[in-house]
Amino acid sequence: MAQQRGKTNKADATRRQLLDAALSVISERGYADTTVDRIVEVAGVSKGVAYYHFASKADIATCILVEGVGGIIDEFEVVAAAAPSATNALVAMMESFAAVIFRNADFGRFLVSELWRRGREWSDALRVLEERLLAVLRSQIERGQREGSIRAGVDASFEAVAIVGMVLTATLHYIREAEQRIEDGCAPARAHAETERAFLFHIQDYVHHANA
Amino acid sequence: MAQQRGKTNKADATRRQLLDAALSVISERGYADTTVDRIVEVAGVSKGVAYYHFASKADIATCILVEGVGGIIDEFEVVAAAAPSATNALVAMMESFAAVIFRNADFGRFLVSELWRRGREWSDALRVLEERLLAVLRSQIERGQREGSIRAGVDASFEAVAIVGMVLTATLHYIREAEQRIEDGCAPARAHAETERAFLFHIQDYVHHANA
Amino acid sequence: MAQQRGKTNKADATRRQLLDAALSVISERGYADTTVDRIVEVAGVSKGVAYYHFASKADIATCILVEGVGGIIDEFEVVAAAAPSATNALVAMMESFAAVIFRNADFGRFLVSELWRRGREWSDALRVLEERLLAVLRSQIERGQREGSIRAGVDASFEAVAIVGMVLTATLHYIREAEQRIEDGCAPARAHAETERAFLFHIQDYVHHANA
Amino acid sequence: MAQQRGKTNKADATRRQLLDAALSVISERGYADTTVDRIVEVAGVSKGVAYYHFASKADIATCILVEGVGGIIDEFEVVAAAAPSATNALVAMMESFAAVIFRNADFGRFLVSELWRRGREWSDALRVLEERLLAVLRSQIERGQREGSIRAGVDASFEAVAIVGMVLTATLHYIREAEQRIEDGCAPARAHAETERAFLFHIQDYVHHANA
DNA sequence: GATGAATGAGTCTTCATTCAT
DNA sequence: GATGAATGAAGACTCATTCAT
Repeated sequence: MAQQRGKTNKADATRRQLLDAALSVISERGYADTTVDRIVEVAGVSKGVAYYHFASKADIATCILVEGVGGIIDEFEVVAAAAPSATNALVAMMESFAAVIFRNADFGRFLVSELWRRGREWSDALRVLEERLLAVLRSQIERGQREGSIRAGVDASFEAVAIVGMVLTATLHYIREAEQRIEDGCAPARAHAETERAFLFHIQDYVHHANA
Repeated sequence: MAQQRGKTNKADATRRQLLDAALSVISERGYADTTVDRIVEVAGVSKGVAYYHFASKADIATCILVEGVGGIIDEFEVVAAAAPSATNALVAMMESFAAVIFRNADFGRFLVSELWRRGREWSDALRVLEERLLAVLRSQIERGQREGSIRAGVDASFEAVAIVGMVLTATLHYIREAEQRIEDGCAPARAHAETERAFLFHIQDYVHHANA
Repeated sequence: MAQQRGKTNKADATRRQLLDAALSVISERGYADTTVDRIVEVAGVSKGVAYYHFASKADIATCILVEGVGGIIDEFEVVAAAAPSATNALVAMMESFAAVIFRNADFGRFLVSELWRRGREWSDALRVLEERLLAVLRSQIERGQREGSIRAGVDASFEAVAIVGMVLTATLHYIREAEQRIEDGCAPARAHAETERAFLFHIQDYVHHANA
Repeated sequence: MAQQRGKTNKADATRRQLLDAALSVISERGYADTTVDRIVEVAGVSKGVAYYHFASKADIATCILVEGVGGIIDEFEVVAAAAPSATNALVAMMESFAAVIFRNADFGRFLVSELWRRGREWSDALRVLEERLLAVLRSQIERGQREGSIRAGVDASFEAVAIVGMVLTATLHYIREAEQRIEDGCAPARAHAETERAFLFHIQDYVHHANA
């Protein structure tokens, strides 16, 4: 994966532009249907720079995935370290996870579509990140069991995966419904925010009862 | 989508061969990286027949998805109609869903990667099927609330999506782990069946508590 | 290297057209400056067929080289087997070699430019062929030494290489001079044939004395 | 072609570094597959300086060829002027020619691959140099005929070309064999020097007899 | 003098689809 | 019904060259 070298701000800015453009284009039609031509068009740069900053189209996608999931993990770890209780930590992590997806549905869709794909250049990198993300969740669930807020019968390993699956799937579902409503003119654009609040309430309630 | 014509058994067999070959190839490298050349090679037929049985490459994929999800829905409806209680129905549906994925991980991976993609030829068809699948789940959850086995606080709409997300994600995760263990030689091939049993116990326990 | 399958005459004809077009284009500007676009344009076929019949641009070049040098070797072997004496065989081989180059200067130029290049896809194949060609020459020189027509002091290995180098270099030189004269209008087009005769006389005289 | 400006030693050193790097890279993969990026990387300078010292990539190659062949011609002329007899001169020139190639096989390979190529930027320059080189050889052969050491039947024009072809081809062949032996561990690195001595003996013997 | 980011035309290659046999 | 040769549009990637800093 292309490394960012702190050389110039200009170069970094170009790199960022390409990454942003790529994510938006990829989420629009998927990685395979995304052309480098389109990415550089959206980024407003020439095709050559794309290959000056990244080794390949796959390298761009890998950077997006790694930086994106890496950011989520970083926040998970910060949240976990700061939370007064495991329950608190889990709630905060789910909120933070959902917030990232809500704010960047493009990234969420890309992530889901790639999470189980095999044979991609980034498959290995992604699996490592996934494991790290699950590990943070697992450790908080186990902490909750030690603290007594989560019943012993829960399988930490299972719940970690289940939470990721629920949040990802349900968030994308809710986003699609909200987008549909806005598109149909049945709801104002702020419906998005309301959907997010309602969704967060549901999932926290669900996990709370499952753990009790 | 190409209709199956009951004409000959030969034709049906060829059609089935193509569909199976396509699914296996698609799950290996994704729809976009799958070539018609490769499909017919795996199916052991000439390229001409593929276009005799299907209108296009997308048509093949659509058939796989529609027939696959359609089968799941059909079973859901049968199970729901036969179940003595909502709780019973939900458990049976989750079991049946997971069983399909366990038995055909290729299909599961393809489904997940396409579920949220927009702009595909089959996107609309898939969304309709998804809605039908969710509707069956929702109706059983609501029945459970009427029967008193599911607490009123549960949002049926949310739980339906959450269950689909959990089952899909967790099943694929467990399958990958089992595959990894078998690959590494750390476990015998029957580890698959044991994994499935353990997984089913976890998810039923989890949903049971979340609903109680 | 793409294998020719005797399936259809049509397909074989297309393959041959591509090979001929490729040789003519390659000899015009060299392999690297030859585009597949230009080859198919000259061949009068679509770009797709080129890749249906050959694996790559390099594959086309390899076929030209292998078939071309292979043809020379075949003729060498026939000539060597039929010649009443080693001297006779050597003369006939030099004539046959020079004739191929005179008749197809394009091929000669391509061969010389690739003979010493390393790291090409066809480098290994070419080296094997070169060794076979040298072996035929060597065996006739050694036969001449046994027959007493070639002095013992001659190093067969060296002379084989020397003959190839002389014939190749001198032939191309003479061709260029003849082309130049025709281009300048200083000589009629038949100058080519006269040049070939004069050249053959010189080289045979030279080798004859060197061996005596 | 870029002129060397006696300005600074620094500039000259950079120029030389670029030329050496270019020759080594070109001989490795050919002119067309050589990138300016790779040249400056090997030379250890930035891309800007390359274009400060040379007008273009072709300019670099032209300089290598012109300076290389020019050096050979210069030495030929010095040798020819100093030699007591034509035979002496020819021997010395062949030795000097072979020595250059032995010491710089990269240059030899580049020269051979470009000698017959048409349409290159340096094609004309190269042809002029070739003609000058052949002229020196021819004049010594004719001198030998006047001195009586070379039989009248020899065609000076032909022998000049033949010698160039033989030396170039045979030298490169011997170098490759020596490199192969060293690579295979079948011979020590000094095998190179021995090969050169044996080769020189063979070619001088061959030409001597051809001329007698 | 020196740097390296940026350009964009040009190449090879792929592949869904068609159709003559 | 079946085959496989042919099509051509489209896409990833390269690289000589320029130029602002």
